Amino acid sequence: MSMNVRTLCLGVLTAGEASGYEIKKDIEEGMFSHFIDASFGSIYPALTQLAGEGLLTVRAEEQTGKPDKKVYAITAKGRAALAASIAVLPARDKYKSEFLFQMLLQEYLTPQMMLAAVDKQLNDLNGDLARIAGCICSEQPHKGARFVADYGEAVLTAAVNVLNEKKAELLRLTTAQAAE
Amino acid sequence: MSMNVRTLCLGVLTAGEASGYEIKKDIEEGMFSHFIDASFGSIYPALTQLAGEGLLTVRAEEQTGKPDKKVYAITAKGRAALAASIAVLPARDKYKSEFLFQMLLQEYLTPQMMLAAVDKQLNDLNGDLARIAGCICSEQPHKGARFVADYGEAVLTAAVNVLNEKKAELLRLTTAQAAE
DNA sequence: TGATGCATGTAATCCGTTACATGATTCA
DNA sequence: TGAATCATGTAACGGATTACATGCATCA
Repeated sequence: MSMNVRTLCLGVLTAGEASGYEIKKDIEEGMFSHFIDASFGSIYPALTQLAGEGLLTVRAEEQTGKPDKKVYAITAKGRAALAASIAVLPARDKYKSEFLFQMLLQEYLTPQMMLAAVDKQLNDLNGDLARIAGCICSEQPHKGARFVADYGEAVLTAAVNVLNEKKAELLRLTTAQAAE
Repeated sequence: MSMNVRTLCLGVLTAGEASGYEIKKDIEEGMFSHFIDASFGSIYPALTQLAGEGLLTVRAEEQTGKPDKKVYAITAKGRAALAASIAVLPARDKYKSEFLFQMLLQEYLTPQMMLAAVDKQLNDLNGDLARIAGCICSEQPHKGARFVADYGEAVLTAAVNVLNEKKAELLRLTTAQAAE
């Protein structure tokens, strides 16, 4: 499966028609957010392309007080293409973490910087958790939303728990060091 | 912090001198493996560049029965550059998962494909866990190895647990459906 | 004899991000 | 008045992957 922006757009549009702008918001705030990224620079060209291939339909919607928008909807052909795209064993998850890189090389970091990094990570994780909780409350058109939410919640919660332990340990060490 | 291949190479080399080939192996099999990726096509040019800037030293090592190798070691200047690189709040973790994408869109997947995907994921996760366990047993030059290993283990274990639950649920449903 | 591991490197290509361009409306 | 939200799009640029090129040793 080539999980590129094309496939992503098709996937988002299975939940209902949307404009490029709304798709971006969906990716940032919705269920997709914690395992995918995409910018306008890739979404808009992808939509134009998909519509040209008949996988999407376009409709211009005039709005008062706001710019017009192009509302895209997935076609039968588009659904078929999506199904074909995901009918393959998924590629291995890709996880990139500057945070863990820093933690591994903590001898090159001051205790303050390390603490700041841990706090930031904790903040990010809690933000993700809140987002998932929010998604699951709102109407979810996807059958798999429960699956993804449970998976995400479990993983993020585990991360928060270890981090809190590590942070406490760190604080004990640094205060002990400061008392010397 | 720009966690590019340059910084990554510097980081790996703090554990001791190594050739490009060995760095790649380290990234694949060592502590770095579960939160970073890099290919030869990016490692070799990066090493040449870093050596040119005086952040690394090179030494050609002749080997019998094997091709010669270029052994790189980090310099004081290199350590300083590394420290400078990581002396910034880390960027948000990036996580891409075709697996979760498929699970979210499970209505476009057959139960068999879904089960296959779950099994593959479970396999990948268990592989990662085994790798972490292996790393921690072998001599670890990094202070932060414990931190990273604990974090990784917690997260991966949580993922395995949810997945096993989900899989059991899935099997119940599919066998019930088959019995109809 | 054919795959796999060791070992290095380059060029083509891809896929995406960032920055730029444009413009109205609303809220502080 | 300045920032933020809504809205679409393009062009430049970057960073890495993939594929290719080379070659010897070992193991099945």
